[in-house]
Amino acid sequence: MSLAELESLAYKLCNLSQLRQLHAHLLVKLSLHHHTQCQWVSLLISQCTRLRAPPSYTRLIFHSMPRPNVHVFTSMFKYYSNSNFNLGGSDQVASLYRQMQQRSDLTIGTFVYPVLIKSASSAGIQFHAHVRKLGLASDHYVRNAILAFYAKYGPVEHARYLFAEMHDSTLADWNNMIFGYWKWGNKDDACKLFDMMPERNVVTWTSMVTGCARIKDLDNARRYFDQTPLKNVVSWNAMLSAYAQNGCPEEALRLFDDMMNSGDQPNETTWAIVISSCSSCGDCSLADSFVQKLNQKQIHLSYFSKTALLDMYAKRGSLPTARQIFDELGAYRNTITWNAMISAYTRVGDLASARELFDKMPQKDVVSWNSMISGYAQNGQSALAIDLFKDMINAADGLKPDEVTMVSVISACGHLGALDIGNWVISIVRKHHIKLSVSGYNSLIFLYSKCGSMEDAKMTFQEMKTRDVVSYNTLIAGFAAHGHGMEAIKLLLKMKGEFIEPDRVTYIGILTACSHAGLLEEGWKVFESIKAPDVHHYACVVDLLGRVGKLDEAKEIIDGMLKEPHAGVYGSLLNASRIHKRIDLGEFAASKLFELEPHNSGNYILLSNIYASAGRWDDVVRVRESMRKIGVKKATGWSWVEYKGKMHKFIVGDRSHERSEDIYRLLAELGRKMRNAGYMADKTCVLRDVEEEEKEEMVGTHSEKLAVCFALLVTDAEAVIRVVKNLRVCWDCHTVIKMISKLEGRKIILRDNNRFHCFSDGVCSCGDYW
DNA sequence: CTAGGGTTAG
Repeated sequence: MSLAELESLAYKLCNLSQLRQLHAHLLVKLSLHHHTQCQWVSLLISQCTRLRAPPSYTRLIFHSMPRPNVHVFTSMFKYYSNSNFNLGGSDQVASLYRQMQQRSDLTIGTFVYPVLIKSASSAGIQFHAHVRKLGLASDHYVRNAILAFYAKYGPVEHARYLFAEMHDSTLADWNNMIFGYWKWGNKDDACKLFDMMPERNVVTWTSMVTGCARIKDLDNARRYFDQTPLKNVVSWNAMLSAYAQNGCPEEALRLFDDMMNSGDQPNETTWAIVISSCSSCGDCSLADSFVQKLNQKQIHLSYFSKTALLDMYAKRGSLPTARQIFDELGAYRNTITWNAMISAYTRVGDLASARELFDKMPQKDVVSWNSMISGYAQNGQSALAIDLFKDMINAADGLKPDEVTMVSVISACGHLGALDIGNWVISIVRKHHIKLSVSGYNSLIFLYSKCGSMEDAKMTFQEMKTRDVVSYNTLIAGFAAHGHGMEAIKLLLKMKGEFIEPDRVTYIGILTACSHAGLLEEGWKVFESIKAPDVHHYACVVDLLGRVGKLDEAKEIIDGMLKEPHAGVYGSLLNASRIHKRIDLGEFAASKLFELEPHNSGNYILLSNIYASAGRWDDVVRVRESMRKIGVKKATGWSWVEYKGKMHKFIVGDRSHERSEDIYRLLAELGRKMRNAGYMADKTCVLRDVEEEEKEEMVGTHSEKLAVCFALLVTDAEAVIRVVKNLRVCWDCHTVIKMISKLEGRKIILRDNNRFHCFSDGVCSCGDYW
């Protein structure tokens, strides 16, 4: 068989098993001339590149040659530079080059260097000095490869010097310069160069399209695309991805239709973009019809677009299908495939399966860590998210966290109220010079707000050059939790002044802030200005009216609602009924709530508290009885404090904490002190013994007392005690902590799931709350 | 022989 015959045969192969057959067939005949053998093996390796064969197989072919010539080496370099597998590329390329150098029978021609430079540069290996020493730097192709290296990996200034020195630059050099300027955010120079170019080709135009897309300038991207003479599939793909990556998947799909009518044939890249656009549109049927069409036309998707397909099934919740694709990919899986599967699991909350894959995967990149960390963070496992982040920092593979990591970890710290850990995380942001974007700053605002440092939250907000609606919403929610109503309203005015449109979350924050601050009129005005209030806004306004005692007005609002009220609305009314001792409305709200959420213990407790405050003890017993009958268990309350970078969690009845003995001793001592000081004004306001609480089935009620006692034991007198509780703080505990703050002269900040309580000298900042 | 497009995480 001649080489030409073999070539035409090889390029007809369309999958790996056909390649294997050909390989086996050739092995039989490998008794030929060494030169012919080399030609054959090079051909096979370039087929590996084309068919994206896994590295193990490609290396097998390479090693089947005893003394490969320069062409065989070169095809291996090409394989490495075109492959998307995680190959540990640097080691491979470097060792191949070393092997070549050691072979005295080889003459390394100049043509090897451009491809060598390209394949090594993705691993950060520079050949600039080396090829200069060899006297090759003046070769057009070598020179271009070096220019491309600096354009891609920076510093782009080096590319600029090289380019300026050239007196015979080629179109490829110009194109690389344009690419480099866009890549490093230098729009002006890119455009300047484009305008003065002696000639342009489709590559030039496509670079401009992609450059504009990078800065989200879709109009100009489209303009360059439309002006492109002689478009090809890459031009179309560039424009498609411009839409897809800037949140316009519908537009991408529209353009895809144009493409189908244009006569240009889509390729793998096109399918990947289109499939991912379908999944971001959330249009399952569209995606299904695509898959069907592909099957009809017998188009074989490569591992690359199969990852997009996997993700699409995962996003619509078809996890078994996604997993099937993942399993079928076998040796074709790369890091991105693994990452996609991991986030598929975290999305549905299956953290165990996600973690199993995470631990098993052969190579992790930043996205792998980020997927797992954010998976924990978004499924309420903040502590695990932080632990995994620590593992990431200490891991041997030396991966640097990026902004995405930081956003997840910082917000996890916020959820926990872990300010010390949060500050440590911020120090890492500085150490690695991680540039924060709007969402990075938003996460900082969230952290500070959740940790009670409103000054820092405000300062961060003011430092931001651009803010989005989330920035405002986060700070507003912070003010709301602290009861700073006017500050929240000022922010609403400010955001309107900056032409940022408030959304439903904004209004929930504002109404909550007004309600906590007792700003009835202001809140009511805001509520009336909401164009289409939803149930949450109604719940807020019922709370607003209810807290100031306008319960009948609140009831009227409920009766006038167009939509069916949800539990939150009645919950607000029930809580207000408790504050203002309105048994009639309390019973009404409770009856609705018992229908809507029969297993929410909070409603029963609130109702029984209403009866208790009216001295109707028979009814208290009746409510407790019905709880027992229905099988409603009081939700477990827990509290935690941060101490020396660790979270210390407390649940009443659990004595596993190492300082438990001391904590309970201090608790008893404080109880005695209070009784002696005569703080027994109310009989519900007793610092009860734990055993007694357990008997009364009050387990979990006062975990915050344990946390406060622990902090009293371990911190010095000046330190502010910060405690977080997962549920709402109950009334007698609130009173007790007020007393502790007076007796011990300590400042205590208690955050519950509703708001902040800042205790100092026997007074709480939310004085109007109870 | 170069140069432009692709899947995953907040």
